[in-house]
Amino acid sequence: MRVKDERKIEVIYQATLQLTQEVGIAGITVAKIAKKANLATGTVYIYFKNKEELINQLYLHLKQQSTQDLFQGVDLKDPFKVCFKKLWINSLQSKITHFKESVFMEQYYHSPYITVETRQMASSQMLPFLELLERGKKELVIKPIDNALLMAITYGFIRQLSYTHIEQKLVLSQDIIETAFQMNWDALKA
Amino acid sequence: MRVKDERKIEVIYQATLQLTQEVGIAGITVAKIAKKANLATGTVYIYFKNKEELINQLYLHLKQQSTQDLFQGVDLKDPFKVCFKKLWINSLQSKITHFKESVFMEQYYHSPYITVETRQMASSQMLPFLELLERGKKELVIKPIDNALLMAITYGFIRQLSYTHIEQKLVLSQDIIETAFQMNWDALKA
Amino acid sequence: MRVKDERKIEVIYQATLQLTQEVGIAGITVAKIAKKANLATGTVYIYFKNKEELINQLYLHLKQQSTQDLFQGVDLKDPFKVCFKKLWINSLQSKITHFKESVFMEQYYHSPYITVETRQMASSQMLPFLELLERGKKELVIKPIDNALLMAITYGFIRQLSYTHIEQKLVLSQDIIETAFQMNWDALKA
Amino acid sequence: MRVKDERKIEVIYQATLQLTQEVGIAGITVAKIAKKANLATGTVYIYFKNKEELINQLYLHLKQQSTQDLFQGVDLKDPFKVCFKKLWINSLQSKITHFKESVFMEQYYHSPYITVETRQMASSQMLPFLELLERGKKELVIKPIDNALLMAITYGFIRQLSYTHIEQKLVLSQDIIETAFQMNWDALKA
DNA sequence: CATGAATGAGTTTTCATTCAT
DNA sequence: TATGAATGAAAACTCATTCAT
Repeated sequence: MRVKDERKIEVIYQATLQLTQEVGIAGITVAKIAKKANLATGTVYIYFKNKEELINQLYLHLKQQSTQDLFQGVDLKDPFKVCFKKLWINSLQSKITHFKESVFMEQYYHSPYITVETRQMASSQMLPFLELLERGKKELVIKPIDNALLMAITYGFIRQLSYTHIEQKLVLSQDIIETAFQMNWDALKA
Repeated sequence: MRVKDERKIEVIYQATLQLTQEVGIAGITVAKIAKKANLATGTVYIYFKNKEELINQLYLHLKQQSTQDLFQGVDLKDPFKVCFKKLWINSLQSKITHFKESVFMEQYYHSPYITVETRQMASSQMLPFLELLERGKKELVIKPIDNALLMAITYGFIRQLSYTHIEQKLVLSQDIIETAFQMNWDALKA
Repeated sequence: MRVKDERKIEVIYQATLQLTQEVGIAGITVAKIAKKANLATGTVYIYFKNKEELINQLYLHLKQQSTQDLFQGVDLKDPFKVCFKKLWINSLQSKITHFKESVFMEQYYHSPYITVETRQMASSQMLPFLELLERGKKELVIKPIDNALLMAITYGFIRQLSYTHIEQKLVLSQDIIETAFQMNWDALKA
Repeated sequence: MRVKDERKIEVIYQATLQLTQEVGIAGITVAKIAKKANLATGTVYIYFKNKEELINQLYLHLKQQSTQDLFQGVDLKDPFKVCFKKLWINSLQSKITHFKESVFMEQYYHSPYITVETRQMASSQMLPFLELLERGKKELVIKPIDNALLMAITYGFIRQLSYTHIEQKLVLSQDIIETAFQMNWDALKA
């Protein structure tokens, strides 16, 4: 696997994501990926040792990307609510503009491809966010309850919002986003 | 002759669910299902025309079951909050006691097996719940906003709670459940 | 395999013949035979050790039957042409009234079921007919040529006539049969 | 890359024909075909969508071939008997040199693979021959009887001759062929 | 005997992976 | 590198045969 044409990797990734959204991880085959990527099957194997590696590589790539998206423009020195809102909006934004990617990551999470390492890695990326929540509790702006609960309502809401938006059951205008955030905040605030 | 044992269908369903939780819909094979169900592969084909039908039947079965669970013991003549809380608890309870089932239903939703009909059927089952939300708005107890938002935070939270509980990141004691419901209510209340 | 109900054997035979005509020997399965015979699959195995034996048994049965049909009412002391014509008509009659049977026997002949013994047995049943031809040659009524040729035109014609009749491309009225026989006779006569 | 070798189709066809002669259409499996063709099973599926299609394609291919053989070197402006004899000899020749093919076509005709379309196609290919017979009747050289009868004795004889020859019950020398044709002619001539 | 559910070997078909070009 | 034909192991599915009732 020599990396000559970086763009081909991207093309393969995109094809895999697209396909996953269409037929689920259960439905993807290397042949289909290659076809959608306008490549020969063999070419995929120049860039990835095998299907498993392609899937794992893609997951890692996406996870990094999404974590980066999440903390984009966030200054942890800002007041808690400012930080939190920024993260909240980033997360929603990211989940929507990279919906295919989100779907893939979720499916990966319940597929035969996931390994113990990936699972741990994934949860470790939430650490900065958890620390922020601790600070919020210390500053008495949010309810003094288990992070797991705070995370659950927040992440669960954002995730669901992105699906609702994609399935066109709701258009996420600036107003609606504000309202949504307010709901989330009402749930958390002390 | 051996009488056709309808319990076998249940055994096959359970094996499929178990397997889906372990390796995802992507990882299940008829051979594995049969093995886990302590049956010969051929036997599966006595009860289901093919793998696709097995998966679809199972989804339909689970969806019905879960809708039934949801409205169990709910009296729509009760005050709004009583109804809502009952539904909320039922939903969480059901998602946890039937976690395998929930995972399967989600995976099915993004698999090559889903059809347009199933998709429609699934969303139609939410209707009574949507009507309840309308009533809540009319009675001025919840925020006068789009049902999609109200649903998103509620369903998203419950879903996430069940995962958090299953992954043992949180034990859902009676107290915690009360706290969680309060959070959800804070998000919705007028 | 105890033979209790002789009629069941006949029912199984008929089902097999019918099925062979419909889908060919390649298409028959024990389940299909049983279904057409209005029996359970297992019942077939009470009367026949296995599928192979059923097929072979049936062939033997039919071959005997058809040989009997062929020589029905033939008196070898009659003049050659009388004998020959009687045999000719018998053969055609038999092939038509037992068309399913004929199809089966032909298919059997080119199937994985046939054995060396059956093959020999089949050709040995033609002996009396061959002897008659020899007599015809001795009496100078037919051409003094190889029996194989005489048989080929005669059997080939009769076989083809039966197909033509069954496929409704020709109605074998008494007149037509006379004409046909005359053609055959013209081919053979000295 | 390896270039798609259209000769492989021919190899697969030959293997299928050989196999059909050995065990009948009922006995062929894709694995056996592949083995005889010195290919992996999967390779067969590169050239044919499935077993059924392979069988049907082969039939179509053979039917075309045999029709071509039949009319090879025939000039319909020649006198009737010249034309007819040429066709007769072509047909016999073709049936013998392509005996495997003939056996396959017959078996196909009584197999689960045949479709209404193929059946119609097959009978339509006989049209030119039927027209010739009409001409023969108009020219008063053959008996003024139903084409079906004329066809039956002719085709039936040729078919049977080929079997007799293949089963080594008769060597078709030039002399014998002449004699045989004469028999056929005696049957038809006015 | 009769039944048809159950079995598992065998068949068809798919698909990850290799390899000749 | 890039290709896609070729491979064969594994998956889906069928069916002859057995067996509990």
